[in-house]
Amino acid sequence: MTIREVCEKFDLTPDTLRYYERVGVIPEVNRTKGGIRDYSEQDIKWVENAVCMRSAGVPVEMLIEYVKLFQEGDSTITARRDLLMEARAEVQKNLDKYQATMDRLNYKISRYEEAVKTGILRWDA
Amino acid sequence: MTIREVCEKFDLTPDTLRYYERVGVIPEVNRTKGGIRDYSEQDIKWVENAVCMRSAGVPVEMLIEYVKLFQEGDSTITARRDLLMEARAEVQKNLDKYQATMDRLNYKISRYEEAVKTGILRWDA
DNA sequence: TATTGACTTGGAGTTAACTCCAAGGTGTAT
DNA sequence: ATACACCTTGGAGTTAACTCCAAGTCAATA
Repeated sequence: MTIREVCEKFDLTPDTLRYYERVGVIPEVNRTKGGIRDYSEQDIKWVENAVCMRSAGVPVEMLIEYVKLFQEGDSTITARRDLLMEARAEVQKNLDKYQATMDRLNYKISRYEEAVKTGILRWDA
Repeated sequence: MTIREVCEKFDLTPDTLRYYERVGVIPEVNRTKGGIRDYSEQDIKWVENAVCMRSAGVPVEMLIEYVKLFQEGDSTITARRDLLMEARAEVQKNLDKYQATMDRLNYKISRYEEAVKTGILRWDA
């Protein structure tokens, strides 16, 4: 699979994908004899994982650490689990914040819906 | 209430609070005759709102726009509702992504818990 | 084989949201 | 009245995560 195809699949730019590989968010991708990237199924799973984690704000630094540990083999299984648990705690914390903000937005919007009808907004901001 | 007290209440730095005021994330705060900020109850509600919205990734730019509309008075009620709905859609989208990432992390971690016990990680990354 | 469009690299530039700094003013305790 | 901690400003600096660029290579088409 070419870089372009992978980009379309995950809606990212070639620059981002090359950046991920350069810094180690994903392992190095195989090339054709000409030096052009040819993504394997495994490579694509790494990309999918990176995109998912990044979309929840897991820092690039943490993904790099995970890939590094992964490449060191089975002796790092515990370390990898710990890293994932750390990431999960962080994502959960943010999830809670997002939910709290949703609640606040829903409340405010309901007040505004009323105000749009009546022309009166009971003082709140 | 002094800037220090507000900072402690919301766990932010004076620099951040002054930055919020400078760019318009919150309206201008009253000062003592000496020029020192003295936060009112209303000011604190604005800060609380800003902190909540920012914690869910609502952009500073959007909060500035909201404050600006608010200061223009009741004629902007519809515009403010629309802005809030836009923010809500964005927060909901991210909430979904965060939930998807939680699911993935939970799955991966459960695989790792097993692997830590057995020493074997069924191929996945 | 010549053109054309996508690919490569290393490195510089951008953006959002802070974060820090220097120089100076304020205000409470000795 | 003098020290001392805390406040003020304008402006510069930092950080994470891309994003762009120039100069060159590769490969499918006419």
